[in-house]
Amino acid sequence: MTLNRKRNIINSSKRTGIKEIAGLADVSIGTVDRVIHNRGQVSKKTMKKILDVMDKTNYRPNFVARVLASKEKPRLVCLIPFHTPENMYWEAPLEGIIKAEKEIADYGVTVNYFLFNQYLADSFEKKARDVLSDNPDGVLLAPIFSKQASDFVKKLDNLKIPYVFIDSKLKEANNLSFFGQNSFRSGMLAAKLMEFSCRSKGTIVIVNIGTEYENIHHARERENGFKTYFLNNTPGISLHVLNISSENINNRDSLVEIPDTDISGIFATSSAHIIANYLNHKGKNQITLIGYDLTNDNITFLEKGIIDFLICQKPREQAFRGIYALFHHIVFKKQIRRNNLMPLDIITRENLNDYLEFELNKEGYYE
Amino acid sequence: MTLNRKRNIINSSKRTGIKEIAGLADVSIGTVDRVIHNRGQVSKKTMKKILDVMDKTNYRPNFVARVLASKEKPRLVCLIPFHTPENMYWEAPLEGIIKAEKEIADYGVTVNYFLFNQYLADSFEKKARDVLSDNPDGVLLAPIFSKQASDFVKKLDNLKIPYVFIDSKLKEANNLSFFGQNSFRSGMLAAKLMEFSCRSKGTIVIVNIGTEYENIHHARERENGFKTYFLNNTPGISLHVLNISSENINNRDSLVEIPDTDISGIFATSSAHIIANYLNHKGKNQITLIGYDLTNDNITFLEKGIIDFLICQKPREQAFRGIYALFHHIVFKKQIRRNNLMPLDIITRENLNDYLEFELNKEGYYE
DNA sequence: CTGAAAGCGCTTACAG
DNA sequence: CTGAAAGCGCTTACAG
Repeated sequence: MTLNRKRNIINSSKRTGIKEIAGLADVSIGTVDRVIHNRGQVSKKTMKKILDVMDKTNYRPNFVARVLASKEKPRLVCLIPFHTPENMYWEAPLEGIIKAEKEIADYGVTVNYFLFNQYLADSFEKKARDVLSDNPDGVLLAPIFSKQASDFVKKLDNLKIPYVFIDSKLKEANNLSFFGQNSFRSGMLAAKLMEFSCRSKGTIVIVNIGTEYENIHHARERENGFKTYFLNNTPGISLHVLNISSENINNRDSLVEIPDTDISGIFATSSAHIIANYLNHKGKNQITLIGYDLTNDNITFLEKGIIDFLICQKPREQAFRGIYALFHHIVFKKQIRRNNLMPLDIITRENLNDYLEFELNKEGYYE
Repeated sequence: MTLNRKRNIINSSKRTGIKEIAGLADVSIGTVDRVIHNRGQVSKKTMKKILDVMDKTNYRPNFVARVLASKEKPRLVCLIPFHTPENMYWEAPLEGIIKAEKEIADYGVTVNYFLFNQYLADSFEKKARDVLSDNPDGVLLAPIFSKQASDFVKKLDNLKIPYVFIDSKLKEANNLSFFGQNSFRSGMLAAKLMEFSCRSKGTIVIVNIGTEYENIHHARERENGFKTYFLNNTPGISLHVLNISSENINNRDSLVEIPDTDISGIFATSSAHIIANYLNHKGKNQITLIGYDLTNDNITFLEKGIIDFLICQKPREQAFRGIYALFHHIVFKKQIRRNNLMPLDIITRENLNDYLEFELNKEGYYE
């Protein structure tokens, strides 16, 4: 709490403030404030006068003073799935939100949590209603159920409540911003890694697990990207697609459809750990396995060398940045970039630790 | 500039402020301020009384008010190499610093730039002297010349000026923080990619270019990591090391030391584009080439498919976070994590665009 | 439509 | 050693 040394005190480059504007325009600061915030109740004439002065002096509001003086305490909400022991994916976004919340608490911003069941559209609908009756100033949501989400954001539009998508987005929406991944391109990336590993021989299997319930869109796009890469590149390799429904995920025999000896690589569009577990039991460690997401299950098999590559979409950061986008928009009136595709990170046993250390750092984003 | 709807106004969860503390301790706010900042001139007795109250009420200072009221305008400086058309690497950290500077300008923080010639220790020494006479509140530096940097930071220690390292660090220093990469592990990662690509056949060449001048430490560590991986893993592959001095980098024949037909992969510990250029001319596109850093030259050959993988250390982010660490430490008195190793990102033709879009975004870090 | 005044939670001289 | 007062650049009632 103590300053170790005298600090530099500069008064020179003083920016023009509301008071200077008022002086130059020969009005009171109250009137200046009215035009800054477009509150009306100002005659056209004085309005113009003030705008001219602001223009000439290149006025920039002091946001620190704004925050301190303002009685407004923006309330944000998030509407995302809750995680379960079976599917931990959504824990990461939640952590990102909590971290952001802590950092912006100093600015009077609070965050409320509305978590729904990712397998039940009804659950989403109910929580969406709860959000509306909570009357928030901004919403972060994962629009997993397109139709229901679409109805919901229309209501937000009417109420002029800004909202940000994470994970996926809706086509026709007026969302402030979107933080997600390019699933198609990630499929191409996986294909490249696979090509390198297999070198034009054998069969490569694309496995979709439980896509009748979850991840439908992402999995499809990943598969498409993967196929497209091989169409353009390596004609020597044969691709097989295997769809395994959620009910059968514990049935290890579902993989045996493909002749054992031929398989040189497997691309799991989700739940790679299930495939890894199978390969591990069968002792097939030489098969290249590429999957998605740094879940604990996946990490275990990555460390064991059963999974070779995991592609990560930074779910923690998606949510963190989503909250910050709302914060910057509402409190600082900053311009927000609409589409934000996270870089596709490739994780291997070798860079896993650096990645976890950095990404999971709970101490705060910058420290 | 206009609010589209009425905002939530909450007065309930009012945090205790300096005024409440003063009331409860039966002193003036001035005295409270003295103990908060340990300015002395307070009797032991009242000091204890105030500390007790702060403890009980769990007092947390309001940093927004602090910034507004304070006359202190922290001045940061950076001491890093300047970039040249021949070596653009250091442009990225500079961009990161500039971006951070813009974001924290609202808090009265300014940044001064002291750029030195990365090949001349004298240049570093001179600029370091300039930094000292500028009397900054915090320093961000790349301690490229160990001895000179060591002398310099000792002076900073004496002056109690906090400093942060980027790119590399000094062993014995009292730096506030460090943002860099794990070069050894990045070498291992490169080796894994190489192993996947070459599948136990042929010769792999490790090429060090111009390491008598620059990057000595990083290049050495990268090489060590690379070799270590192969020691532990694939005995079937033979490794060759090729050191090319800067004078010979335009002499394409320097590569011919290794029999042509044997080479299945090349690992360039720096300046991969030079190797790529050579391979391109010779039409040897089937050789796997792995290098470092997203410089424009490298990117060109990555897009062409001559370079297969680039490992990136996020130089922009290193510098950006370094400045933020100083800012948070000085202005908000936040706890700063000392060692920050950036994740090792693997860039290919497939994920290059997403990466560049995100990383190079000049609009601000979060938007 | 406009202005004067109080206040946001701190810091900073200044007076005693 | 301690307190009272002014001020940071805004916002917010309130009065006219």
